[in-house]
Amino acid sequence: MSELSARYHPKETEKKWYKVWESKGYFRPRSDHEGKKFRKNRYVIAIPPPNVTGILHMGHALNNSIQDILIRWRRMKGDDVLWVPGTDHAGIATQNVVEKKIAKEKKTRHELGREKFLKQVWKWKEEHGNTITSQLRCLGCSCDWSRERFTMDEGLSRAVLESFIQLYERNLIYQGHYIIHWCPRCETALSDEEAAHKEVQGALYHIKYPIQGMGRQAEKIGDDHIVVATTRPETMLGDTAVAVHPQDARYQHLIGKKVILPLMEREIPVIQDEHVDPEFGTGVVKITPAHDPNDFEIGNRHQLERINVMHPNGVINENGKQYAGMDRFKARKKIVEDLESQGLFIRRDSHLHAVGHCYRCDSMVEPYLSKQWFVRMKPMAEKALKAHKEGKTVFYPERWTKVYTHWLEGIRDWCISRQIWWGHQIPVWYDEEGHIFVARSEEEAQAKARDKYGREVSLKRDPDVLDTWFSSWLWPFSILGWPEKAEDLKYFYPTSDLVTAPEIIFFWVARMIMAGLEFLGEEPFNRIYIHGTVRAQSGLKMSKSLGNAIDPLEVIEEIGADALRFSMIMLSAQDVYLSREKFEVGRNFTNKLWNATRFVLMNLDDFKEGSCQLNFEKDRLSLPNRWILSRLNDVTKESEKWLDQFGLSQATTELYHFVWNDFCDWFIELAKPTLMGSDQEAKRQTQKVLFFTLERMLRLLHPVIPFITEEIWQKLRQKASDAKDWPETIMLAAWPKDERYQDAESEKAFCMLQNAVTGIRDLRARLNIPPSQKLDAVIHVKEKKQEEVFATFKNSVEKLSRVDLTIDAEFRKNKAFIGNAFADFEVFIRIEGIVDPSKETLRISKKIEESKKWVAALKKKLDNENFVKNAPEDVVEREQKKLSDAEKLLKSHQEHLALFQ
RNA sequence: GGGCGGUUAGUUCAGCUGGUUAGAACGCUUCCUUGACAUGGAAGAGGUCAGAGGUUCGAGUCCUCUACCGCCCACCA
Repeated sequence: MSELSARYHPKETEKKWYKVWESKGYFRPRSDHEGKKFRKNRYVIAIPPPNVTGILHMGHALNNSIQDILIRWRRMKGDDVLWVPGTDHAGIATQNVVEKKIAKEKKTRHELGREKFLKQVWKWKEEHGNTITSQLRCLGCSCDWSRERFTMDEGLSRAVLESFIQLYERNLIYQGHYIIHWCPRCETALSDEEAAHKEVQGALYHIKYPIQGMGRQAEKIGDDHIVVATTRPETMLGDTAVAVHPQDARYQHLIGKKVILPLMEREIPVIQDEHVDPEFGTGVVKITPAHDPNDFEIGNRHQLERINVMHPNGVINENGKQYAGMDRFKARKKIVEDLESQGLFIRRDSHLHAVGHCYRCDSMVEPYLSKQWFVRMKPMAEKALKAHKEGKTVFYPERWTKVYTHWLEGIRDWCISRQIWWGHQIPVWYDEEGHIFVARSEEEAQAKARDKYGREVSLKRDPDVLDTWFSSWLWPFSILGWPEKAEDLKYFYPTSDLVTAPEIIFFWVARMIMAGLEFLGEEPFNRIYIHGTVRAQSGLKMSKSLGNAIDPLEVIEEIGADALRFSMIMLSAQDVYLSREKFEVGRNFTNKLWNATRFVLMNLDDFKEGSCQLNFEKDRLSLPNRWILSRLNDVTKESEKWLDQFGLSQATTELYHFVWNDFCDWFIELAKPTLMGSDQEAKRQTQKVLFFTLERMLRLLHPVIPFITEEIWQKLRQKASDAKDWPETIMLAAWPKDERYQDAESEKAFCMLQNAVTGIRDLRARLNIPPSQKLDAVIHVKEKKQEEVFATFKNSVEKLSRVDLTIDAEFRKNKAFIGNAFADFEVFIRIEGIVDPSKETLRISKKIEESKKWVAALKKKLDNENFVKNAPEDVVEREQKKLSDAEKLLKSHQEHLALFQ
């Protein structure tokens, strides 16, 4: 007996099925089982790997639900699908975690030494690094775990090494001394993308710089000083000039003169440079080439000295003389105080500006002069732009295209070296003279050095590691075995779709495309679906630190992954604003589906003909059966149409309404009397259709709610007469096709049925007649031939609205009846002796008013010659039909009113 | 400073290429413990589609401007 329990228990069910799926190898591509022969129908998701320190948040949950839906859908369509899961090593984040851990034992990584420290990190990774992947399993993600990868594993490390060397050999990697973003807390360089700009309420400090030798003779401005404005006074310790605009009349006389740098008591020149904006501040800029990117450029143009005044940890160094040893913010305060006491401080204006923050620890980033490795991006960006122009990379929705191309057009070189230990160490060795040897191994470097000098040389490896993104940008092909000529690579590259969040466009999307083009000559994926951002109801981004996060695992624990996925997808037409209540949709829906199935199974006890095949003779089916099959056909077509263009939310909404409104509210309700009736033939037919429709429905829903559909589908499978033809799992059942079961006539007739029932129920409710009281009802059709149509569902109406029904084209209205009018017919109930109808007068009068307005509007439209002339024929026809319907309706209403007067 | 998105029922949102009396979910009102489901069923109330112009026979849907909200990008110190 395959009856379902009264309640659905997601927890056990979900665990059970995930285990089965994984152990039976359903997550692996078909070609693993059947040989590589499906190349035409591959579908590969280029999933961005989550960071190994991460835990699943709602953003992940949405992202991965979408990917799983697409993968499951394509798998059912028969495609050879592959979804390779994995994690990246998250260099800075992971190192921070482990450093914090050893700090508890009062140790630093430097005390431990590189090797021991890295051992600790690996240990941490083994113990904690699988949190996020196990969470993806809870979500139901059908990734191929046998192919799971990690950016630091052997193969991917080889890919990183190889890509570095290839780029170096193509002159696309260079070492340089530039101003980069520096995080003083993590003590490492960051790329531009890793320094997140945030608006900060800062200040503009106005400071006097005394003019050398001008004394009181100054004629034009100030007397003995000029005023500079700066947001970072502490950097003045490293000033090596003061600049004005060449055409600025106020300062002409000062150009070429010298000023005394306060506190440091150094003489520095006044120079002229186009870059200075005379409108801003005082029109005078202090130039600190070692601590500001603009100043660095200006310094280059004027051959200025670069004075670094800061240690890597943000503490002032010996160049800052009396301020050495002070933290950058303390020094700022002290410097302002000292200037004040010397009478050189003028004022502090509050000033709103954007300042970079470390995306890992949120510290204020320092523009810092240092020697780093860079990737020359322009040549690669040009290739990417070309591929885009050729239509090889398409964004959904389209508007993100501009974000992408703008970034590529204004691209800047990528700083890839990091002064940390956890990551891929840069494959570069130096000899004593500082010459560079780029090599795949120490031996190779030694050999190169030997060639150069003709003798053994001692080499030192560059201690820095590469940016984590330098390994993730290779993901779409490194996971497939590149740089080896692996079978997977040949077969699965390029992948099909990339699904990601908007903030990842620069970090990844663009870089992956560039890497794909650079190393394989082919873009790594063609379609890029950018989904919405998950936010808390307040509109803020969900984050743990803000305390407004909803933990997806808690939700799964409570209502199941299916309910979570369903709710989220339904809401995800654009940005998703979440609150706990929003998950009720999914919970209620899974419950509804469960109970509908219970009903079906309960009524299949003696039934042996359940089949997933469409073997109905259309003309012999009853109206409700014809109708539900037609609707099923509609919804099959619609959901496919939406899925094709990443409209998961629309597809899910379609299915929701089909299941709830069409199948449960109408079809099941109509099936009840038939199933309990004595007509065995009709009963069997309805059982067949119930079974068939439910089975198809489950398949359509499976990508969104994989667990419950599998559970139910297996129960149906036990009941099926053709079970031997069913696959072992719904995961491998075929995605339903358009079976051309559409039937406009049935849909129209069914609509009349619904109107008739609703019309009677409405009268009942308004007149306070209890649903249990049986009534006499009459349907007055306007044309004799319609009697036949209504006869086909007379019984249904009687059952659903508890009436004895007569269908009568010649019905004569009278005071014993009260009715509701529709365009094609009217429905009446006998109220004689039951209620006093007088209060209906008002309502009907209102309806008459509405109808009149509507008729007038339509008449006006149709009287307009231009409309008739310009509008398409079918539109005009439709409007004419509407007018005639409206007129009929008006007439009916008027007649109804007349009954009471 | 540049770019993008939003403004539709009490609330959260759909509404594709302009053409059914603008839809749904939640909430609300009334009724219903009817053997699938109260995480339910039935009926109902509720909107001058942010504002102003324009294009059109016809605009929530296209164009312009305005207002407010939000996001992303940015080396004016």
